Order: sequence, then structure tokens, then C-alpha cells
Amino acid sequence: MTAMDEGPAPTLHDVAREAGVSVATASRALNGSSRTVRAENADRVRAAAARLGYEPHLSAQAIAKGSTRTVALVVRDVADPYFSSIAAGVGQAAEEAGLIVTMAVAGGSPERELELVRTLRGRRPRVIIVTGSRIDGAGTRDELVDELTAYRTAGGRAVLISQRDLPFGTVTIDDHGGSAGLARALLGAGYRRFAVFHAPPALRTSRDRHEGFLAGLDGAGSVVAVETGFTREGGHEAARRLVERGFEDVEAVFAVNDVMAIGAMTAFRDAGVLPGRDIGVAGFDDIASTVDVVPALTSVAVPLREAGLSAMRLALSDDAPEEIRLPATVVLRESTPPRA
Amino acid sequence: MTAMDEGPAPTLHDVAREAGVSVATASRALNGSSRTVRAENADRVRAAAARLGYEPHLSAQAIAKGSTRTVALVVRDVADPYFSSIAAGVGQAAEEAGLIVTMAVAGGSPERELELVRTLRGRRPRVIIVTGSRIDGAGTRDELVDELTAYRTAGGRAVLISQRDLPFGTVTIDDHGGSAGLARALLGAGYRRFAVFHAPPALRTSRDRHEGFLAGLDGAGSVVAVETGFTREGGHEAARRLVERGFEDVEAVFAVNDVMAIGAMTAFRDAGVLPGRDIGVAGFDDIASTVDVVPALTSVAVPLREAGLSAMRLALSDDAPEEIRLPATVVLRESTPPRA
DNA sequence: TTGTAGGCGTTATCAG
DNA sequence: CTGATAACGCCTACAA
Repeated sequence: MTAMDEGPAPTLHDVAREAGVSVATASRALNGSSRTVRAENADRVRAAAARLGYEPHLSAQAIAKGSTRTVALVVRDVADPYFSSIAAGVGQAAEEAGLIVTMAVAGGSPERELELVRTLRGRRPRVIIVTGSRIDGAGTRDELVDELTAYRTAGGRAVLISQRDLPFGTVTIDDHGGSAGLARALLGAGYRRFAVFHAPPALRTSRDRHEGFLAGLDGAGSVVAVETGFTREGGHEAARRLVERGFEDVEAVFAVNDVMAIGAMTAFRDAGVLPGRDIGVAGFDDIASTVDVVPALTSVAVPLREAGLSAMRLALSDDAPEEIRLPATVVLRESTPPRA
Repeated sequence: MTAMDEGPAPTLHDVAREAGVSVATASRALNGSSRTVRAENADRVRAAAARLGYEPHLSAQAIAKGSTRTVALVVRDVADPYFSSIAAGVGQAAEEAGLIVTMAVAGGSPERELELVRTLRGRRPRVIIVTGSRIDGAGTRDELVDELTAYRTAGGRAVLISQRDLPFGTVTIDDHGGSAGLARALLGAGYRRFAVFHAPPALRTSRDRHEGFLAGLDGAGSVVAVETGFTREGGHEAARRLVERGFEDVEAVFAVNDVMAIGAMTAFRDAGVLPGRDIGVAGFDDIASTVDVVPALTSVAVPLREAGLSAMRLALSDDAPEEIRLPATVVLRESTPPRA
């Protein structure tokens, strides 16, 4: 194995010299638009580039052209299927538009999210998409608005997914309506007495789903509310608490997301309470695993991938910032069988 | 609402002018290391920056400093929990090192992966980490090596996760050993006749797990091999096929990953074959949902987060590229109860 | 078709 | 401690 040349990455100058042409010609041959360069020279340049392993310095290009071809996506948690589906949609739309998407993870902290948006802004992406439920009252709201406003003022396109009430293009899922629909469906199946496992109401998504459920019930049923975490563990723990406290007064549980519902089912089962027989369970999001748990989980399907696509469409359109509201659809499964 | 100034993003010049100092001073006050600027001026500069909504142009910084503080992570699929755990580990280590990680999704296509590495290289990240099982015989192998070699020659750190046999720093999971351990554990539980649901052998991970399982059996059991996709659907379909064909000669199924195993369990159940009672089922990866399915899934735990951490450690160390091999641990659960 | 030169936003060097 | 000024790698009129 021969010793490789150590050293800095080859530049366009190196390529030009190697090919015996000027940098301008090299630039045109490699990245220029019009084919205004003699075929022979173009070949020499390409050959030289390949020989040297040259790759254009994107930062230099960005700075010279004054624009990039990237879209920045901020998500709360990569591990959450909710976000990966959105990411898939964004990715597809981006590819069609010839853009490259890079993802950054905020990890549920509004401060971190703000910091991310700030530094992302420094990269001058074409588009910034922020996903995830805003925490009401988190001190960072105004700063986030400032940050994104500055970004937009400088010509960037900012879009939010599932964060309402901010003055930007927004894609929302109809959490309220979906939950209301679920409530009606459960009433139709004969359920009357419910528990709702929800996250702290500052979490917008949770609150909307909770309120939507109550609205759908419209007084036609009783509800005990259990506050817990927005996670699988949260659901698990809420179920344990419910069992301990006695659940004679509840026929079905609505957990404001599927992972909570799945955690709850496991906890119920471990406590000897059989989901789907002794107690109904329903979630929200309709993630893939709903059909692989037993009993299959009733949920509210949410067009996540579509949300990603819509967000990109919004970002790329020249119209004024608007709101796209995506419908959510109730999917009844074995975890909430009709009651006699 | 007053009309905002439209226009390009403010630059350091703008800030300097606004603060009444030179660009050099402004630069030092905002991003310079040593505090060699008078307090009063520093304040004026910071105030001006805030007023203007200035954010340093990272590309310009990259070009001027000749280096970035980013690590690029290439994953096959965001939706796969396998990758999100690794990403979490990488993210943690990166944060500790003051680096920012951006993720790009290859979507299972070696060509796309190659193209990604190429353009990522153009961003001059400090580190490039590529995760996911290499496809043997995919034509892109040599090109990928070229690309990463060029990257390293220019001073970059390249690390691979779970792709052996490439001349770079590498973190691997002991797929072979883990599967062998699983085989021995199942033998110990009284199982003798197995089916293995595996992906096409070109997929390295699948092949290693398959072979490891056979090695662990060491002749002490029979095996029928079923080739299928490396996905939940693959497992589902393989199970259907097995049931149709008759499975009198198999007491337990080993699916080479958990999502396959979970898909298989659902298919079995739908066919009236009860996993854990009529047939044992085991997977690999020990993803979170193993404990939320019924029966809980026997699996082989893999230190994914640790893999991400190790990859960063490897990348940041100055030693020659080496290989870190992480052990995998058998976790027996209800899906493979001891046989009488 | 090609080359020269100026500029993009920042940092670093080197005098003041 | 501060301010010119030359890089950094690339693109793009403009001129040849």
C-alpha cells in the first residue's frame, strides 16, 4: 500500500492546473450551467477532478452564489415514528425539488430547539421546517418567532408543522376534530365512561386532543382525566395508577398518543386487566405497531407523510404564509370492541 | 404591523457599521476567541447584532477558518429504531465535543448512499459516519471506499458502523456471536427444530446472524431457512408461507431482526398459530416494542447507543483506524418458553 | 470558447 | 486594543 498524499482537499485551482486550463473554465466544466466549454477541455477537467478526488467546497459555492440547496428540518426526537414519517414526506418532496435535507434533533427542549434554529439560520438553508408541538408558555416562543422572522426577512422560507398560532406557513393535523370523531365512535360502540391519559396541558397537541375528545362526547359520558408523560412510560404509569385507584368507573381509556396507549395496554395486562375485554383502549397517531399489538389498537390515523409533503409545498410556493389543516381519521380495531 | 425590511441577511459589515467599529472588531467581539476587545465596544457590537438579527454566515466562517464543527451521519432509514438509537449515541457524543450533527437518509439504496457521501464531503464536515449493512457485491463498494479515502486524505475522519471489511475505523455489533448465543439458549430451553427467517444473503447483517445461529446450533438441531425481506412485511410474509407449507417440523422461528419477528407473530396469530404456545419466536436487536407485544419477544440486545458513542470516539481519536466490536446479549422472554 | 478580475462574508495577520 | 488588508474557494460579469 503506497503512502497517500496527506494534505488539504484539492481545490478548483488544483483541478484547473492539473487539466491545464483556467479556474473559470474548470468551474464551468464542473458546475457551470451552460455548456459553453469545448468538449475536449471539459473532458480534461472532469478527468483531472476524478484523478484528484475533487469535490466542490459547498460552503464556497454557497458564499459565491449567495444561496444553498438545502432544507433544514428540526424534529423533537428521531426515535419517534411520528417524526420519521414526517421526515420521509419532507425528504420525498425535497428530492423532487432537487434539494437536500438535513435533520437536527431538538430532544424536546424548547431552548435547544431555539438554539438549533439559530445556528441553522447561519447555514442559510432555503427552507427551515420546525416540527413538534409548541409548549405553551415556554419562554422561548417570542424568541423563536424573532428568529424565524429574521430568517424570512432575509428571504428564507419557514414552515411549522403542528405548531399553530405562529405567523408562518403552518401545517396542522386536526387533533381536535380527530379526537372528537373518536369520542363519537366510542359512544357509538356503547362506551360511556372514559379515562383520558393526557400530558400536561401546556403541551398543545395533548391539550387539543383532550379537549377534542370532551367536545366529541358532548356531555354524553363521564371522564376521569389522568395527567402523565407524553411517552410510552407515561402511559404505562398512568395505567398502573388507574388500576391501583380502582377503575370500576371507566370502560375505556383514551391515551392521547399511541405509544402511551401501548404502554398502558402492557401495564393493564401485567395487572391482570385484559385490554379489549376488561377495558377498552384507544390511542392517536395510528403508528405502524398498532396492528402488531394484541389486541390491535384503535387509533386516529394522521397523514404524517402528507404533512411533510404539504410543508414543503408551502415552503416552495410563493403565496403568502397560509395554514394547511390535515384531517385525522378514526380507525376502530379490537382494543375497543362494541359493548353489549 | 409595520412593514419589515425585505432584503439580504445582515452581514458583519452591517453590524460593524451599526456599532461604529471595524469589521475586525465586530468579528472579535462576536466570534473571536480571545477577549481582546474593550468591554464597551463588545457591548455595542452585541447590541447591534441583536438589533439587526445578525447570525454569522457559517459557510463564510467555514471558508475563512478552513474547518467546520459538524459531523455528518448517513443512515439507511430514519424510521428504523435501529438507526435512531445509533443517532442518539452519536448526538450525545457530538454535543459533548461541541459538534453539531446533521443526518442524511440513504433509504436503502447504495447508489443514493454513495451520492450522499459525495455531496456531504463537499460540506467538509469534521467527521462522516456511515451506518447500515453494506450490500455485498453492490457495485458501489469501491467507489465508496474511494470517496471516503479521498475524504480522509484531506484530513477528515470516516467511521463505519456495522460495515466490516472496509479500511476505516469501524464499529460492529457481534451479530455472529449474538445469534450463536441465542441458538444455544434456545437449545437449552428444549428447542430442537428451527426455522430461520432471513434476508437475501448479500445483506451482510442478515447473513452473519443466520450463520451465527447455525454455528451456535452446532449440528444439534434442524433448520429450515426461509428467505424474505429484512422488514416487518418480510417477516409477516415468511410466517404466512411457513404456515401454508405446514410447520410440523419447526418448534421455533428465529427472525434475523425484531420487526421481522413482530410481523411474523402477527401473521402466526392471524393464522391461528399462537406464538409462545404453538411456536416459539425470537428476533434480534431488542427494540423497545419487544416488551409491548404479546407474548413479549425473545431477542438479542444490541448496544446501539453505545455503537454511536464508540463511533464518535473512534472518529475523534488520533490513533490508526481500528475496529471496535460490541457484544450482543441474549434476552429470553415469553415468546420462547422452556419446552417440556 | 477562454481567461482575468472582482466579489461573496468571514477570519487572521500585521501594523498602528 | 483596533483597523486595514490579504486570504479562504468558488462564481460570474467582462473582456479578449
